[in-house]
Amino acid sequence: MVRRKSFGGDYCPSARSLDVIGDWWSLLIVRDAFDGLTRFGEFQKSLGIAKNILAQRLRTLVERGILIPVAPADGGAHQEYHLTDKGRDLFPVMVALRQWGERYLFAPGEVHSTLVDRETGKPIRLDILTHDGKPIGPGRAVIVPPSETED
Amino acid sequence: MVRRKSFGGDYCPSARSLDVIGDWWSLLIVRDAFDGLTRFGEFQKSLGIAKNILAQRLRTLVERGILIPVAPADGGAHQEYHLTDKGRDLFPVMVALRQWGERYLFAPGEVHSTLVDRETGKPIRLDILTHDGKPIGPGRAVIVPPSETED
DNA sequence: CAGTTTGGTTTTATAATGCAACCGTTATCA
DNA sequence: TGATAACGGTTGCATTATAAAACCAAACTG
Repeated sequence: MVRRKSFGGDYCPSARSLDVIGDWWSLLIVRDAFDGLTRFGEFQKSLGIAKNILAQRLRTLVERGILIPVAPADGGAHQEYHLTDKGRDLFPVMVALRQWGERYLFAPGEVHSTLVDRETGKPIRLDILTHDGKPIGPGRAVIVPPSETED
Repeated sequence: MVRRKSFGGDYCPSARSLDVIGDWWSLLIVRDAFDGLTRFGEFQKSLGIAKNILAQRLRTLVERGILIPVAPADGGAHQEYHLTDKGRDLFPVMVALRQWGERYLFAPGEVHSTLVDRETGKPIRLDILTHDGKPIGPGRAVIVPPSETED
């Protein structure tokens, strides 16, 4: 492929995010990590990913501060991979992907896993809000280039 | 690569979503479409993508119902690519990616584009809420398999 | 009507992926 | 305790996806 393009230098945060976690496997590994998986073999079995690819992905996810390798609590010798805060903060991305998928990628009546509030058992929502908390539609959002924001 | 794995049959909505828009370019094309770009050349210039790849991605995005080819309003002969409702509903995904990127992928003080409310000019938020609208942290969410939900 | 822009397709190279085989270390168990 | 299986990878190879560039037809421009 003569080296895949990188968006690391782009001024758009979405582009940089995709540069970091935008490949086929990384977000699924993160999803499984949210689901409580920690070990190489668990990820491998859950995803059906080739082991060399998994090893490489885990390595880069660790490099990028999304996972952290830790020694297991039970004193075992194997390695565990845990989400960092940075990794946990990918949660909204996962929820957004999930909601879109639920809506458009499943036949009516087809079953799928669901994300629920642990305490009430009710489904979770993801809302786009104005700065003062009012719901907002996509039409009202505008991307403004950095020159106009002076962040 | 001996054919990339597909998650189209997975019961997890996130996985299916990634199967549809999880490649390197699709979401960036969608981002540009949100930004008002409609023509082949506009996408090509904005993204710096190879033209063959762009053509292929536009084709699959159309196939998958995220973009729709329309004749331009000014009667020109060229093709325009517009977001469908399905495509517009990817908005939360983009916002989520953007917020994560803003937080973790920019140096303090480094400028980036911003997503603002067109009417007030203030930044937009994305919140995870319980079913009755209370903010919630990632820790309280649980993924439950389809067998337990009977959706 | 000649030249340029637009919107692609084709060709070619190289890198990313998947698969299977292999290997050292760690649990399991008779 | 010794054998054996499972775990956590690494290595090599076949194949595909991607990028870059050349090419090309149709539409626009002067």
